[in-house]
Amino acid sequence: MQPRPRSIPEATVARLAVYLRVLTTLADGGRSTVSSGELASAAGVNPAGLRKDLSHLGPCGVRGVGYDVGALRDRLTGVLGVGSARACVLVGIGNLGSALADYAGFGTRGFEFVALFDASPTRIGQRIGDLEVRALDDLEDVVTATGASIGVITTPAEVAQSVCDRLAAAGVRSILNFAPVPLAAPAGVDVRKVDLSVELQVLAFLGQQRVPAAAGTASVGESA
Amino acid sequence: MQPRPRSIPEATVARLAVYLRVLTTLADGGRSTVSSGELASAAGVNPAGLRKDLSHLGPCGVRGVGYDVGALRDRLTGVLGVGSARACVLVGIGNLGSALADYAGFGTRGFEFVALFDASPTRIGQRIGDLEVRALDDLEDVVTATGASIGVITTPAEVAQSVCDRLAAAGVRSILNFAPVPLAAPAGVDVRKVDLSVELQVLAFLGQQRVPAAAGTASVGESA
DNA sequence: TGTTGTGAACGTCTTCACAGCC
DNA sequence: GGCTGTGAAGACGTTCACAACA
Repeated sequence: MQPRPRSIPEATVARLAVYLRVLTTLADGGRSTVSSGELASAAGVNPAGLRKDLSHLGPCGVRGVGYDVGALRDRLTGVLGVGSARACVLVGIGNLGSALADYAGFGTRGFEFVALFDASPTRIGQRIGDLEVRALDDLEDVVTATGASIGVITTPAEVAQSVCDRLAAAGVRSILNFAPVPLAAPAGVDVRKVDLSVELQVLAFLGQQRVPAAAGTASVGESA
Repeated sequence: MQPRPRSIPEATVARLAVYLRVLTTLADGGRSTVSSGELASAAGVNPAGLRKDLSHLGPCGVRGVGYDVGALRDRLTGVLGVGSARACVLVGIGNLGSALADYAGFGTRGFEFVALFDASPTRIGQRIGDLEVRALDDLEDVVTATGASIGVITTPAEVAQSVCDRLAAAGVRSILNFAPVPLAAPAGVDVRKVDLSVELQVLAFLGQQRVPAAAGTASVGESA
């Protein structure tokens, strides 16, 4: 039993995933130990923040020495649940959906797409990687049959809420939404949003905000 | 030496972009005014938070009435700089890069891809939308010629830092990085990261964290 | 000595409650 | 009366400084 399965902050979970990626690389390179400073540098974060993040898992390092690369990797793998592959379904096989279906980064991290759906007859039947695009009508049956717990929505905005409702009703617990609309889901279903246009707009705004300052005082900042 | 030149919090900027999207839809529907409550509901945020966000732009509503849809839309358009189209270049034309190059959401929001680059001879010369994929060697020349200020990186992780260096040296001020590595950039260059595997992992973790609680007390929460 | 783990200070974002104005 | 604008309070996340320990 864990002493405290107390909730790990969301921001910390995101960084743990990054640490895991770095540790995997280090382990593949034959490295056996790392210090928080080196690991933090490779992950692009503050060393003290990294140690605080890891402290949520209980002690995992050796004072005066550092962290055991393999042990810490395994610990993070367990906590993040990367060990057991989780079944995902993807709805909306446009350009972005196709790209995600093929994205190598998912398969190696405990996720497996088990079905792709689209409403358009021209898309249905297409093969992407190992999978064939299925009709949206089959969504409920397939989710039930595969026990998929994660859904990814890359449909046009107009139908995203409807797809979300159907996924939730079929038993999906977590939804990653790429459609540019806020989705409402029943309690017990998590929705996470990725809005690519917003990312670009924020970036552009921050950039333009810096330009006027360049005339007088040079702002010496850091980026990571 | 302004005590506060005009620093709008980053989180606020991200939401302003969402408000703008909702307002555009409302305006297209012929709507003339909205209350903060209704606008917040459509954007998936708290009404008080929305008012505070807008307060960074100075007064933009009428007490007792609400906000003028068209006027607020134009105000946000100006602040976010959507009016003047900004030139972007995209490096790495794999599945994700191709999808982004074709993504309709960007063109309508003040961004225009002016060039696509890839290192692979099989990709060079391909047409995506109106653009032809160019050799990575041309990057500096094209950035200079077009005055592009924004770069998007969708290359493999191994070459992302090198591409970042070249973009920065060529004059790009803002970089959106989809490669799963933290990038170091010189002062004055903003880097923003989108990590799709991390998004999925966070989502999956939050979902699995909720499962044990489902046995006893049902957690009644909201998702947006 | 060198590095982890952590309490405390700091800054940021969010939420609340209400004053101010139409 | 209704709704905006905003100071104050609270929650959250980050950073610092140092004690604990191999």
